[in-house]
Amino acid sequence: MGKQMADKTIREPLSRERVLAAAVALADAEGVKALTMRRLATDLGVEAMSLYFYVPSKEALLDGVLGTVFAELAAAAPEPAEGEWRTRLRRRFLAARAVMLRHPWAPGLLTTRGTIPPDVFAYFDWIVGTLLDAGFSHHLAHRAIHAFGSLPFGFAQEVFSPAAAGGSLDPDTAEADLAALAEALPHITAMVAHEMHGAGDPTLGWCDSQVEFEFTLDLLLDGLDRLRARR
Amino acid sequence: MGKQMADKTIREPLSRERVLAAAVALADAEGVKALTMRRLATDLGVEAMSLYFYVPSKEALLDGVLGTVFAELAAAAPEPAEGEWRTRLRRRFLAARAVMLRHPWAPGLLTTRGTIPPDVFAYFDWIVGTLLDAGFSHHLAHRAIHAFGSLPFGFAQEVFSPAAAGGSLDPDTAEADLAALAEALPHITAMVAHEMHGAGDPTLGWCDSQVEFEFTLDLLLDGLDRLRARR
DNA sequence: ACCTGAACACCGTTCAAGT
DNA sequence: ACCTGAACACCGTTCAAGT
Repeated sequence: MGKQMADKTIREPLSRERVLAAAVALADAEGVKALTMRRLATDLGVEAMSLYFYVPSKEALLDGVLGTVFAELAAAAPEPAEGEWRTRLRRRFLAARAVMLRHPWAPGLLTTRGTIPPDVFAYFDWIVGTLLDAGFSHHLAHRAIHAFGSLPFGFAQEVFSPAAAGGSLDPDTAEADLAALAEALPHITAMVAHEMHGAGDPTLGWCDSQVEFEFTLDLLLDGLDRLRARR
Repeated sequence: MGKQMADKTIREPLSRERVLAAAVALADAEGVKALTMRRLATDLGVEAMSLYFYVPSKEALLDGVLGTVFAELAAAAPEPAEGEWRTRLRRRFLAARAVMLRHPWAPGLLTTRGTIPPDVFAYFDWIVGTLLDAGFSHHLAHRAIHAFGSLPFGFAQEVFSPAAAGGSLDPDTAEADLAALAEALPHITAMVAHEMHGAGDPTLGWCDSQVEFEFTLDLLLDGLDRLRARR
């Protein structure tokens, strides 16, 4: 996929933007682990050391990559500025989620690197402003920011994804494995059984992360709204 | 700190447990980035290749490291099995937080690696069981698990930590910088100003993450309790 | 069974050199 | 100004060899 980029028929001049865009594309296609200076260079039809002309180091490259993702996030939210505060926040968080789904590696990279892209501050300032407009005290707005966690970025750090859970079930021993699983984890097994309405394989597809994202978001918004009204 | 470990005066035989314990200690002391096969080996007073006798690969080493952290988490929660469901969950989540504070690198490692330590499943089964006992439907228990996010592990993925925010303020230009900041981020600046009761430097210490962790946790527990009662 | 030494492929990065 | 080649220090890992 990135191979055609090495095509030198035209070879327009490199630029920081092109480097970062290629880096994002590479991470999207093959994961952030494949994003290496040498590999990125060959994708761009250039030698590895040329990249250092546009990026001081790999760490800076990663920061730049995160920066472009959040620029994308800012661009994806045209901000109608109309409607209730809850729907405004909701709309924007869901827009962020759409962006993150295109860059599944971004959350992990964000938590790994300590740095925060500059656009994020403006984003949070908008969130705080929206809360204050809605009658939140500064104190409650502060609490709300923390409570939101990573929801403003469109991802809930759910560690218990079904993909990571029962990913490797040997078809031969699956039945015995499931029986052992039911014994070791009775409550989870019962819960999964209840939640699987309709036919579907047991390991995948019983979680609709979109629905659950919105549930969590609404749960928090409801709770905050209740605290806001109570004073 | 790990240097003394290279002392070969006694040199009791290596073992998988010792290797993993040394790896955790190294990550605690110098971060997960310093945890390299070669460095870990010298800490243990041994050659790098010897580690492969106890661990098949570095990826497996990292998984093992996560495993020991979560074993620690399981051991830290003696589970009195008494009290209301909310206090039981609260107690356990806060115990998890105490463990994670000792291993600040663990959350990032957990999200980076796709794998989930086996102990985690039993842990979540206990959570689900506690919810079901309290009268939660299977459906709501499922939603709750997702809503909790990474709170059961004792960390909220708060991206907006003040440390990462204003970490590098040049003392010479701090005043001008703060003025520019106030213009660019008016709402956040106002919020910080309101939240800083008492004297303290502007960049640090205005967030008490313990308090905010508990606030978020209670907010979720309250919301879930309300949904539970409503049927 | 447990540990080592040399070697391989792959990193990020420096530096002098090309155009 | 932009790009390259060779080189350095550092990875994870293999493999034959030591005890």
